[in-house]
Amino acid sequence: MAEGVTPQNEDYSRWYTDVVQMADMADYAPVRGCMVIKPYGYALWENIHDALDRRFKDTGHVNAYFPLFIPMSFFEKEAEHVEGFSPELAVVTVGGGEKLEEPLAIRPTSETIIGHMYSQWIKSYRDLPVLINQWANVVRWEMRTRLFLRTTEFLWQEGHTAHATSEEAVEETLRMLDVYTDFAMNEAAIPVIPGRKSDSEKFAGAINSYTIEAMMGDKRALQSGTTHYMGQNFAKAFDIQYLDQNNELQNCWTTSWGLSTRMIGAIIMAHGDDKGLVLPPRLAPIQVVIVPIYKNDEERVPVMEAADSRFQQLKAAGIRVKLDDRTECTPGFKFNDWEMRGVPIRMEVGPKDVANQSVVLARRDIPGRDGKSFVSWADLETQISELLVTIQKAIFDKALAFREAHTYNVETIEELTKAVDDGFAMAWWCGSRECEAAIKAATKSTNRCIPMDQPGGSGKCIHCGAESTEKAIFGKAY
RNA sequence: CGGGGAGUAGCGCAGUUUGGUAGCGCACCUGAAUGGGGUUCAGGGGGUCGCAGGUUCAAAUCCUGUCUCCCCGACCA
Repeated sequence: MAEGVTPQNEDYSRWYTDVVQMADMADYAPVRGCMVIKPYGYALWENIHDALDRRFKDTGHVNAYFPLFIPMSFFEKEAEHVEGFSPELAVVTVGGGEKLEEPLAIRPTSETIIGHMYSQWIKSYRDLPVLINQWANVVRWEMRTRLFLRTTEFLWQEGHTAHATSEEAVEETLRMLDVYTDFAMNEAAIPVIPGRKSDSEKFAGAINSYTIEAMMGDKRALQSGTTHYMGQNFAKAFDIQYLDQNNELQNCWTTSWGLSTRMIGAIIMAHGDDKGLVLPPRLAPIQVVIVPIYKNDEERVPVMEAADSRFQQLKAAGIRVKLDDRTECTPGFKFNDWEMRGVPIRMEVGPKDVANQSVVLARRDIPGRDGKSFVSWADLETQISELLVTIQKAIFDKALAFREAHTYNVETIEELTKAVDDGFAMAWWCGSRECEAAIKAATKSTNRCIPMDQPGGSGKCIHCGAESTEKAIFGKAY
């Protein structure tokens, strides 16, 4: 733990697990596939939570909470849903020492129980739309787990809405896709591709699923958030019905959408480097860390005084700042320590700086001298605020340039096979399951999505050659 | 779930082949010196070897079972 992480180009997977642990984000729990989210990782999640929650409320949603336990029979009401989720359910069969009459599933997602409640709450067109979100933990018994990316239990938010018309529900589904896109781009600084999932990749029980797909540092794809248009599938299965203006009974149209702690994995892999995390300023638990530098007590007093004043100055300006006053570590140690934790700006305050009434600022995203600047105390909060914005944009641009450099327009299966070894492949696709499956079998890559942003025109399906109007993105995914 | 690897101090490991009662580095504690890129020296604390059972005078070491983690595949947010 004393030295650095495994370099990315040596073993990306190990780099990832090293960073997660050494940056103090999470630790392994004594239960298979479960993790402990440590305070630093949780602080990042809280910022993700706040940034999303704000957006949900701005778009008219409210929060509520539904139970962890769901009667097993609920899963059997929607055919595709039960098929999709049964294999990964954790089920409680004993309570209080007694075998339960009906086993209880621990929620893998809450469409069923929320659908059940909606059927009781919704009576009239005047009750619609219902726009509820919940922040919760869910459990999916996955085969293989990875910290943040796929854990047995994870935290997320799941929005569940019910509408009077198909149009409204579709609109809601796309609106939330926009919300996720906006969040990913502007808060997490991850250039995501919003798109529609193919039939075989969509959510169990949905008519259409949408995703924001991101490219990680190893050029693999990560589905970072999803929204689903359920049509009337769940409304019919759970009797979510209302009386319209003509006193006629109608089924609702429902949606659901979720974004999980996986987003933390996305942030780590989209921006991180061999020195550790690189956090986007808008989400970083600590935006500026102050490292005081002194040789002896004589220097220590004025340096600490100046450092503390800077701390107060930034804090008053609403900047998330930390003063690293540990006496047992050398400055060099602290530099590496905070770089590992991805703090966007390091402020060095030493005797020379005190004499000049200035500080040294070092950017996490630009190593070495190039990322350093000298800033006077006077307008420090302004300079830092601007620098945080600059860094936010810089890491976004860097991630975008990386993705673009590793995205290929391909016209043959051979080209596609080659492309997915080095990123994303964009290809005309006829939309058939057969072609999708064939491509998957031939290239070991999957259809990530059909981007919302289409080039227009038409071309020949990369597999069957049929005239196609949409391009799809293929890649190797997490 | 299939294939491979591994569980010994907080972390990383040696010791296991040839059973004899546990060691190294880092971290931690104390002191001194140091301090603008992972300081140095000295002293010190901490484990009974993933867990359960078995063989034996004796088990980290041999046997059986079990749990967990990592890597690669099939499935998934």
